[in-house]
Amino acid sequence: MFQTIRGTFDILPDTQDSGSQFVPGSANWQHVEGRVREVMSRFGFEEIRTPTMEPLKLIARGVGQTTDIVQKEMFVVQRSDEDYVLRPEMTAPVMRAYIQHSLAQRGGAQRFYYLGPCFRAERPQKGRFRQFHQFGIELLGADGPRADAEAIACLLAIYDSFGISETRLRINSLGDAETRPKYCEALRDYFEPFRDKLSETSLQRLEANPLRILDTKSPEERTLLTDAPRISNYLSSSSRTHLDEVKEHLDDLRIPYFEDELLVRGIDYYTGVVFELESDDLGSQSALAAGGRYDGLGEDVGSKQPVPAIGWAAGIERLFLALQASGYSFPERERPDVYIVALGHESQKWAFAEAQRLRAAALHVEFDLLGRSMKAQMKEANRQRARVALIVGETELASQRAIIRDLDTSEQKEVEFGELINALQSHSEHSDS
RNA sequence: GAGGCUGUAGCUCAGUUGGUUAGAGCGCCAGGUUGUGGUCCUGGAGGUCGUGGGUUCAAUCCCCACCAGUCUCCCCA
Repeated sequence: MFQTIRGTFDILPDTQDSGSQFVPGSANWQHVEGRVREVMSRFGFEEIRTPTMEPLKLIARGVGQTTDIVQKEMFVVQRSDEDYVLRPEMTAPVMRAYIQHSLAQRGGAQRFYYLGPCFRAERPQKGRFRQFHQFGIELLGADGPRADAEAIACLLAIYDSFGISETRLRINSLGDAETRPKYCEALRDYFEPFRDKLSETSLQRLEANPLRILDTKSPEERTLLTDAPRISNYLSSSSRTHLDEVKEHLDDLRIPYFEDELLVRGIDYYTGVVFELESDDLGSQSALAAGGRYDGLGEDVGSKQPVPAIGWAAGIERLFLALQASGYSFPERERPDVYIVALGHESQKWAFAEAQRLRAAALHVEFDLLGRSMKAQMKEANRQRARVALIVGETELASQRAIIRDLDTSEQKEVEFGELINALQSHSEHSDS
């Protein structure tokens, strides 16, 4: 039997909650995606859709040659002309599109949002799949701290709209081109005497990107970190001011945050302000969303002009886990307005034609395709949670009057064929309230 | 990439201290007389007991490998 490949899953009409695996049903995905889009639109972000595959080179250059993503966690498609990659994230692709289509020419700062699948070639874990789904925003062309605060405000507004308030916003600044080399040098100087205490990965990072050492979780290394140089002592005055102003804006918006000087990111393109939104009830996968400023990315991937940029990305699977933890109740499945129960061949023909008429009048109509017994049809109507059963047999055909049975109250009445649309529409509106 | 746990019907699980036809609940299908669902009763379908090897007279049960899921480490988009 064929099955979904490792780390991927089918989204079925019904939620799969088998204890070992939890995959929300398609209606829940639509609900979540719809809400997310709605909030992002309210902030003025417009959707941008890019291909699922991109040139390997774009990702390598954008995300960074030394990152884990590029070094070992991508799905690569080899073709004779060029290597492609299933996109591991969407920031570099969006930047590519921005440059390719000269979107700066639309004028002013550009606000984009995206939502769709991304891929990682890692071993799957809870809330971490090989095909996963992300949404996020990219705010391009605005370099001021207000843009940073605006991006963060949008992020929190989304989680607020789902009633998820048990979150922690951590924020830091990685500084600018002036700051970075100095601080990296200071870190190297600091760690050099402790070489023998560092793990293999940390030693590699010491060469490639010492900032990443701050990310370590090893308790031994963490104790070293307490005396490590702080980035706040190395920030250029403009970086310092920028961060302070972002914080000031967050204060104005009453958005709580924690300044965390150990917060760094695994992607090379970040510069300046970075942040992460995490939740306590997500187990080992605590991050809901992460982002920051990446003012250098545009030029890294070929822009002739600098592109000031701020953005974040969030995982939909993680959002679902948070919703589950918070006991979020999803809207119930839409009820059919009418289930037509037809008895006999002539009635079936009538029902089939009538269903199309009722649907054209915007009613949600279902009926039996299997020629089953009346009892089976009634059961089906009940299972679908139809509001009413519209019953038609020989008698009704003869009298041109159908039976409308309310499946909630069990009351039923006869209605002339010509009046059905009116009767059913008013019934449907009535039950909605 | 490393380690732990798990894998029996569509779902949740029981079971065989290795031995002829593997069970339950829910779900599904059909009945409970002539055209009425949600409750109830009866019956039925559905499993090569994750896959492949091995040990054995005999394996779903023991051993190994693989696959998948899950948790932890690693890491994080």
